[in-house]
This record gives sequence, C-alpha cells and structure tokens, in this order.
Amino acid sequence: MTSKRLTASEMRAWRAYAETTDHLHAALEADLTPHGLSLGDYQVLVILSEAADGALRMCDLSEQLGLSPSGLTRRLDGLVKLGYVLRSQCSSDRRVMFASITPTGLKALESAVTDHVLSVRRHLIDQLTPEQVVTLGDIFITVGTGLGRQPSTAS
Amino acid sequence: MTSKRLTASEMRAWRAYAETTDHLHAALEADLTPHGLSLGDYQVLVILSEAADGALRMCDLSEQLGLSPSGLTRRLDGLVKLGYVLRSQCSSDRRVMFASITPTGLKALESAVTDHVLSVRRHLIDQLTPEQVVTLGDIFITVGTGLGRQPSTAS
DNA sequence: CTCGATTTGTTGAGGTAGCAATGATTGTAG
DNA sequence: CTACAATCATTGCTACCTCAACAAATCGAG
Repeated sequence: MTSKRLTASEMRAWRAYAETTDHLHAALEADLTPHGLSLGDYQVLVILSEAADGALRMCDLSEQLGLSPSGLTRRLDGLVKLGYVLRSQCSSDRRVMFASITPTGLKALESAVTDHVLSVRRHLIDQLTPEQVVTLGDIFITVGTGLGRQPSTAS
Repeated sequence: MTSKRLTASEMRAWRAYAETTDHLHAALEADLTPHGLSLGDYQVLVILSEAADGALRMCDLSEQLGLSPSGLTRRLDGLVKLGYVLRSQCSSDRRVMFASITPTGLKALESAVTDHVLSVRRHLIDQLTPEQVVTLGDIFITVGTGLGRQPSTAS
C-alpha cells in the first residue's frame, strides 16, 4: 500500500468527502440562522452549558472550540452583547476571565438545539444505515486519534 | 427513527466527525505550506490543470471551487502575482475572463501534488481498512446527493 | 432594431479568523 | 525576596471570505 497515487476507490472516497464536507457545514449553518445563531456561537453555548460549574476559563474554552484566544475574545464579545454569555473575573487568579452562559443564552440554546439535531439527522444521520453510522464513528475516531487529538467520543 | 435526540451510536459518529474534520483540514493545510501554497490555491491549480482546454471561465471556476465570484477574483489575484495563473480575455464574449495555469504554476503544482497525496494517505486513507474507505465514499456520496449536490465521484 | 433583463467579473464594505505584540498577573529558581 | 520565566486575555494588523453594488457586454421580446 501507501503508493504515490490513490486507487479508484480511495480517490472516490477522498473526493466525495472533500467536496461534501463543506456543503454539509453550510447546510447546518443555514438551518441555524433562523435562530439568530451561527454554528460558532452555537458551539460556544453548548460547551458552556455542559461545563460542570457553568463557567469556563477563556483559555480552556478556546481550546475546546479549536479557536485561537483572540478569536474567542471577539466571538465572546458578540455573545456578551447579545446577552447570551457573561464575563466574570476569577477571584483567585486575576489573569483569568470566566465565561458563563446566561439564562437568556440557555433559552436561545434550548430553542436552537432541537432544530439543530433535526438538521444533523436530516442532512447526515438519517441518510445512512445504522452500520454506516457506526463505521462513520469508527473512521473519524481513528483519524482523529491519528492526528494526535483524542475525539471526546473515543472511549 | 428520526427522533429529536441522537442515539449513543449516532452521537458518537456525529461528534467524532465534527471534531475531526477541522483537524484533518488543518493537517492537510499544514503539510502544504512548505510548498508555498494554501489548500485553496492548490485546488485552483488542480482544477485548472484538469480543465479540458487548459482554461476556465471565472464563473465556472468559482462554481467548481465553491467560492463566490468575488472570492475567486481575489484568490486569482494572488496566483497571478505568483505567476502561477494567467488571465486572458475571451474573444467571442468580452464579459468573460479565462483563467489558465502557467508552466510555472504547473511546476509548482507537480511539486506539491506528491506530498499532498501522501498527506491525504497518511492522515486519512492509510488509517482505514479498504472496507472503511469504500464505506467512506458511500457515505459522502449519499450525503452529498442528499444535499442536492452531485459529488463528481457519484457515478 | 431597440430597450430592458440577464450574465459576467470586479470593487467596496463588513465580518471573522489567526499571528504577533502587549499588559497584567502568577509561578519559580536562586 | 527578587528577578526571570510562564500564563492569560486583549488589541493591532493582516488575510480571506461574503454580500451588495456596480460596470460592461450580451441576449431577447416586441
């Protein structure tokens, strides 16, 4: 294996994946827009809502989002302006800022989450057989692990 | 099926896919940087090099790239400045501009393509069994078709 | 033939992201 | 205790993309 070229089967898989992944992202984003949230905003709210004590340090949040610190600062600016997220200082370390989701933000998230799940189903999950769903998970856990990241689903 | 929630298997597949797809993109991009090309530039050169008569109209190229017309104009500006791409007017329709790859651009592409294929292999293809590769193709051709796009590999 | 509608490419404005530099704070070696 | 290194968040700068507006050229109904 591991030649300089791709076999027909490999080329087929790679091209299909490369072409489709952007379109899928765009479709999910579009389905979220009526809720006034971008996919990026949505992910911030999801992570904050799942945070153990309801708050996360900026650096931890940016790590989980795969966003640069500066990118997160500006994204949070928007969410704070919307009233969805609150900044608060850490009492024990004055360098750190906590981000936490507000009740308003939680409402916005809850309103969006149902549609988003249906969107994921409609565009991806429900298009596949149960076996394909399992293999999809296998594939991207393997690939993610190979990339040195540990997908949170890799158990 | 099609409930408001995701089963454990579905959640596992969705999360693994969502988390890993960005990392994979970043890894492929990083492997291409030593060649002085972004993934976006690379795709332009690939498509131009595969064009039947060696030239494509801007609008056709932007369509194939999934890029807006204005985005393509600026991306091409960069490639022209690098000497990799040439703009030329259409003789029969003075609205259209053709983009074609130059010999220099072809050299740059040929120099990059080997590494890129190896990169795709290393991060994705070679991590998978042949059966998984086939299923990966099946999955994203199905999803792409469901999104109303026709992956070029859907035969 | 002519005038309005359409197609094509570019430009301007706005938004989002990353990198590098900065300021503030904390940790640590000596 | 002091000085230097590391951590944390923000800001300036740049890059890249989209949408809307635009100019130029072509098409087509009458």
